[in-house]
Amino acid sequence: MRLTIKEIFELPADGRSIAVKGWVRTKRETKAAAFLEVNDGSRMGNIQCVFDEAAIAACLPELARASTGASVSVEGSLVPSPASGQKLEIKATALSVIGEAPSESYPLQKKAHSMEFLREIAHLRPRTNTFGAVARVRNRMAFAIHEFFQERGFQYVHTPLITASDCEGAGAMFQVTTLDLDRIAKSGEAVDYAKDFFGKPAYLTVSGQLNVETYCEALGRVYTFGPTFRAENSNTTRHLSEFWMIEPEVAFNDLGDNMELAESFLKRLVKTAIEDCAEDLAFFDQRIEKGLVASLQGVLERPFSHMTYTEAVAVLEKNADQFELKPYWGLDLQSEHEKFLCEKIAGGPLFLTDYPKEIKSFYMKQNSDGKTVRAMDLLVPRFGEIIGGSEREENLGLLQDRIRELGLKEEAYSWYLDLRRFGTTPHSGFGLGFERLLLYVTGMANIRDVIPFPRAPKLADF
RNA sequence: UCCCCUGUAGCUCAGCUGGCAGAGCGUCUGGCUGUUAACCAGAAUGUCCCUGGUUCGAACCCGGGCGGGGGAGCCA
Repeated sequence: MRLTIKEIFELPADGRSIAVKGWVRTKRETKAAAFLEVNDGSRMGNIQCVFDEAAIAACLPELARASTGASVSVEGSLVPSPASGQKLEIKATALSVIGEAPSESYPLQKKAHSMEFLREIAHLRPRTNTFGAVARVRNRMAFAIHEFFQERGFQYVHTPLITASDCEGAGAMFQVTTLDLDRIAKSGEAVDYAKDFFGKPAYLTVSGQLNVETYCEALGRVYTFGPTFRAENSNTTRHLSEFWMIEPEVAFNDLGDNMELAESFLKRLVKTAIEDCAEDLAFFDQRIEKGLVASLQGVLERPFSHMTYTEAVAVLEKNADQFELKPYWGLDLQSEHEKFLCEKIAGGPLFLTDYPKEIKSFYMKQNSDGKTVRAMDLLVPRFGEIIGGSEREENLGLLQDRIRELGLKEEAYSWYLDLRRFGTTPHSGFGLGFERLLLYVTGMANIRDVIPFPRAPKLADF
């Protein structure tokens, strides 16, 4: 198989004959030499193919067709580069254009394009430096997630994407049906879900957590990593309708263990990005978010801060004049509060714990104060909450009470309650939005730019 | 869902009080002894988002629609 540009850069520049295939990023021509920069996606950097006067003469018609975006094959010899900017280059002897990209119609030219414009050409944007780098980092992070858990004896569990229960009683869900909606609408009949595919209403999952807890209570250390769906009408730079989520769940872990796991997990991912995606991160640091690498390095250097919700509210109340919405105990913290706490007070990642039970999910373990639950959110500078988790309520009676208090249907949770009826254990877990991790690691500003084909309200193109 | 901003050349934008449509980048042509966000010179390029209205006259003002962006809420 042919070598990638990444592999070529690991070879000695000893004049060996070499062939490269990829897409033209830019071409510079003078009378005496032409420079064709080719990229094949294997790394950030291009390989420079140099045509001397003889080569220009030999390749003239092809050189003219090799415009930005064209796919090409270049043959030549691998030599040290006399100019700075690259350690080696290809002294080209032959060029063939495989597929033209006419400059009058090819949307990507050798200039900076806005993220908004690139979103409109999602099928071509991976050919840009930025989106190529995002794709490589995304790939490396996905793999690192599995590495981290597998090294620690976690089992990867595949939870269902289609569910007949509204798992957390939270979040609008996408309905899945094979009923003929047009026909039903025209007939005016009531919908009979007994006739639907599953014999009852079914939805796309908003979380694999409740399902993965069942395997946690059997295998001990488990995690999910898969797509998740939210039909919320959210139009922000931090939300997607379809996103990927990582949800570890560990039997016998308390909230402290849970935070330790989350901290070492996040640090490991950041470390891997710094070490294995150095070229891509350098690009993000230079072009997307100044100081990115230094701030990521800072994350590795010290322990994350901790604060209870009650302590946090006290701090916020002292600074109440800085906020649009005045903080008080019981308030679900706003973005402005979360950013203030981790940016101004903690100066880095911050765990907030022990939230009022009213603003958290029913399954979280209740504290003895009767007011708070063993919840934790990890807040990070730049966008606030990146991880949400908790110790789960393992006491059957307390969990049933909570379900009734919230007016949820106990029958719907019978299998979940069985986990507390039979061999219950303390256990804890959390959820990390994969795309939010990528925002954090790449410095990209909009979550729609860290997933290949974003899904959001009124957005399902490509 | 709410609030704000925005739609003009391929892209990013300027366009004053309503009076002949502009710049930078890209593209093209020419020049240049190795360039690398190349450089120098020249050229081409418009449904001013759509629709209705006001006006002698609308890119500009008003109504409606559609698209894009940011913030908030919901959360991961």
